[in-house]
Amino acid sequence: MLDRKFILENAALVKANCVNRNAQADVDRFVALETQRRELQVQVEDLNRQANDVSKSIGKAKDAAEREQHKEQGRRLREKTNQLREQLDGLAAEIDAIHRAIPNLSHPAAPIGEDDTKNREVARGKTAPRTFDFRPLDHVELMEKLDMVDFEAGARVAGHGFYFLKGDAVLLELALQRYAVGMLLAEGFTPMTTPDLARNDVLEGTGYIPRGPETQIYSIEDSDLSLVATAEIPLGGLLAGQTIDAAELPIKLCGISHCFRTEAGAHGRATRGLYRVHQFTKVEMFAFTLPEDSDAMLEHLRELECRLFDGLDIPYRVVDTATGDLGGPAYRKYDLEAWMPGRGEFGEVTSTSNCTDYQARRLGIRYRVKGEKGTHLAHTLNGTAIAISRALIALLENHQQADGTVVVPEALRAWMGKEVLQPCP
RNA sequence: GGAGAGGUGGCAGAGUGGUCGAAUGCGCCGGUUUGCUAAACCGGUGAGGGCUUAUAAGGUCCUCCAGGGGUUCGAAUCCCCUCCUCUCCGCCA
Repeated sequence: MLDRKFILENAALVKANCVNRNAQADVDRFVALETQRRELQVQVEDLNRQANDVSKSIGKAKDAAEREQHKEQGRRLREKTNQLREQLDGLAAEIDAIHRAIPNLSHPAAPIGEDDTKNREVARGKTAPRTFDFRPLDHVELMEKLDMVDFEAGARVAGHGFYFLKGDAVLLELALQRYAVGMLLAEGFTPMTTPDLARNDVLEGTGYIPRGPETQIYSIEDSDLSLVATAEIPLGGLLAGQTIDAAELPIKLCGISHCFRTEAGAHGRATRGLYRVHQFTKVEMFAFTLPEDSDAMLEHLRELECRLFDGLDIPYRVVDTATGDLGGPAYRKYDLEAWMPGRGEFGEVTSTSNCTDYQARRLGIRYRVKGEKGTHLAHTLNGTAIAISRALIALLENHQQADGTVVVPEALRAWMGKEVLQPCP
């Protein structure tokens, strides 16, 4: 979330940003209510002060009669305070509801536009899209021929959107993880496997909405836990409420987790096969930085994503996400979109965001500079290293051969133990 | 799942109704001493927010002792609920 004081002092800017972000948040009402809340706050504090003074005087009272008199005075003051406090709580609840709907500010260079059609292509990968001299299959056809997936069994066990990976697909999943973690390890990331469940306040702190009609999140009945949609959630929560020594920043983590998404309302649209599923495995990068370093860290994460996909010989483009497509917490976001011959178009395979202090404010992630007074909010960033399901699509579709085999990219061969995936006889 | 113990400042750890935002130690900052370093000694040192104000310094007030609720003029301290941690037992990959 944004700083409340900042919103008050920059209401016009915040409003304009909401328009650019395609976000519905009544900033005017926020300002009105927050102004009112501040006035009430001052009154409550003043009453508290008076009541505190009275309390202190009781210990020093010279006789019982005086004590009783002071007690009565104290009671009256507390009563008055409680009335005001009730008003204050009511206001605060409404303010909070608007507050969480206000998105992060936007990087000045981010393209302004209401949706993903306004995303700006900023780069291409090293590998150019192939021209096929045969009709390329899509990943579903390929995986069935290679006996790598069982969607029907997935549906039987858990419903539409679930699947079993089998055989070479499993080896690929493991190889992709090992490949990504290996590269990140060399870049100073600490690998972690993370909880696949998280408390709802951690979800909310990272900007996810655990309940409600449009939620993407599976929640666990009779608990305040949800299945995570990405390791970004537990990794952000990792330092919630902590104050870090500035010398320890940046902290670079890479988390391996399962990701669970309800994909509510997404049926029928680009949902074939593995593209949009309820569960997948992902290697995720996460960074905590000093505020002045987060822009550079975003470029670093993007560069790593490019290197990962260049290393798999997969063609892609990089887009600078338009303001209306950024989501709540991101200040700036780059997506890598891989060329998917089966779809005949680019499809998102990674996403990296600089969330500045938006998540840190809610999660309470601060840092302290040695020798200085006070603490400051850290910046948080996240980026996909490899989301297995979509990476599989791009990998299989781009590396398929006329004879139905798939060539394993050089970078994975050590982990795969083979150079070519053969169809079953 | 059962039984017990506990959650206090960057860390360790006192504190069972008022003078406690909180002893003491460590750490950290400043100083004295010192050829340099260390040690020793002296002093300082929690966070968030409001008001004042030049978004300074200073002053002042409020809040914060896991979280929420209650008792009380007054709660770190008493009561209730929740969460978490540890120990033992049971179960188990």
